[in-house]
Amino acid sequence: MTRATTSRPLGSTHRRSTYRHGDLRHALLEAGIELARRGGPEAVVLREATRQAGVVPNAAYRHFASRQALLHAVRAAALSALAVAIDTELAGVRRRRRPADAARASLRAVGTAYLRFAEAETGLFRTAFTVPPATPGGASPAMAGESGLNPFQLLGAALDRLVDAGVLPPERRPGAEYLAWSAVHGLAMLVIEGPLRRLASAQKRDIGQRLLEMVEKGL
Amino acid sequence: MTRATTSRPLGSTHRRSTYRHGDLRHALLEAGIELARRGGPEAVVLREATRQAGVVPNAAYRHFASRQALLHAVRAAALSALAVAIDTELAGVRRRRRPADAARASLRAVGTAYLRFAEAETGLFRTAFTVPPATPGGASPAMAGESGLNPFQLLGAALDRLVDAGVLPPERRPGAEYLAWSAVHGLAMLVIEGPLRRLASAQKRDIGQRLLEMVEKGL
DNA sequence: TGTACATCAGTGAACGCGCGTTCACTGATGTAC
DNA sequence: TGTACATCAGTGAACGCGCGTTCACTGATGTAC
Repeated sequence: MTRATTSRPLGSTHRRSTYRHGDLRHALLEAGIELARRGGPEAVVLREATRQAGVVPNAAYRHFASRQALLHAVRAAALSALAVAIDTELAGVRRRRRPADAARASLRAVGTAYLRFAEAETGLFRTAFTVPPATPGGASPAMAGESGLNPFQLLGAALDRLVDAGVLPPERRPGAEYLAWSAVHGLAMLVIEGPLRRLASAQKRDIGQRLLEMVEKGL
Repeated sequence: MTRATTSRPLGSTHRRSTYRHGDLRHALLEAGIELARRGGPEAVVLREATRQAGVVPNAAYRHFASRQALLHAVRAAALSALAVAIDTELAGVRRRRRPADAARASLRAVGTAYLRFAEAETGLFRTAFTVPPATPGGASPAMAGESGLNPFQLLGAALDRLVDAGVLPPERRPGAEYLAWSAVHGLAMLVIEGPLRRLASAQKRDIGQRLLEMVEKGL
């Protein structure tokens, strides 16, 4: 994808010396992601992305059919970033002797990573989970992380381990993603842009852990 | 508040015969609420509100200092509507013999009303819980329903009953609002504008009930 | 009871803004001969 | 190895849009005498 015919930093605001950009699509996507990072989905503005890429506004249309198309690509990248964050957290879980403990640790890791990502990358998080009104174009596949699984699938895998370890009764397994996800997602929302936003971050972590406990017990 | 010096329907799009409007503030607020109802917070547009009130755009500034001020008023109304919905649900809970059952029913009523409101009044729900970026002006008091309590306080009261009935250990009480709220709020978000939005509404209700069970057990 | 006057709600016109998007173009690149 | 040419990425200029907001105004109302 990266052509790198010149040594010029791609995606920067610096003036080009060449007429061709080289990798404008990539630069626009990168700029869009940066805009989403600070400011969320509504900050993903076509003209601003082209400005940051050092290119005239309509140049974007060689690579994206519309602002919506760019936003879609940014959303996919945001979901992918979340998946990577969860992957990383899972990889860092230390080994346990008992499978039940290991399974519980996995589920907890998924939740923890989700909450941490929501707080550290609020803009991307909001972008990942904001759906355009009227939902045109149909469902887009949620993008995966290093493991090849998307956030939802990673959660599902953790729940499967819980069943395998005998912690979660199999008859409770179907739909359990929705319950766990709801709890964690709700806390994330309340913490990043809701009434819990003013809490000290230690307090937020604390509530996060209690919430995960509740899910574990309540499932 | 309602002057009603004429028989003209207030807040309608119909042409006025009088120079004075009569109750423009009220009409603008009503229009703003209607805009929020369909379309959420970003649909609360000053010019559109004045249009619906049958008045020139800048007339709004006699009653609201800015678009933000109108949006604030609309948000307060949305929160109040949610509180009323919860109040109503609580009032409809049928009597139980055992206090423990009564307390559990209360908590469940709060959650059910919350979820139902989120689905039936998506626009208002989103408006109630969307906070303007950078949060200017400080915290606004969450508006109350008929009982004089806001949604958060209603939840707190239900949890208190749970403690009084001996269902919830007192040491688990502090912060329990956050946990319960997170779970229900998260499901609401996933259902109204998230990945669960395409589920059949029976299925949504089902998951809602299972979620409330999880909260009850997990708290 | 009638008249002068202050008040202030709503008018009319206009502003600057940044946005997404379209059009006809230009000039660098890669390919065919 | 050199030249003609097609391709198509990025340019330049412009559009219409609806928005929030400001200004000086006008005319209905309520109040003081």
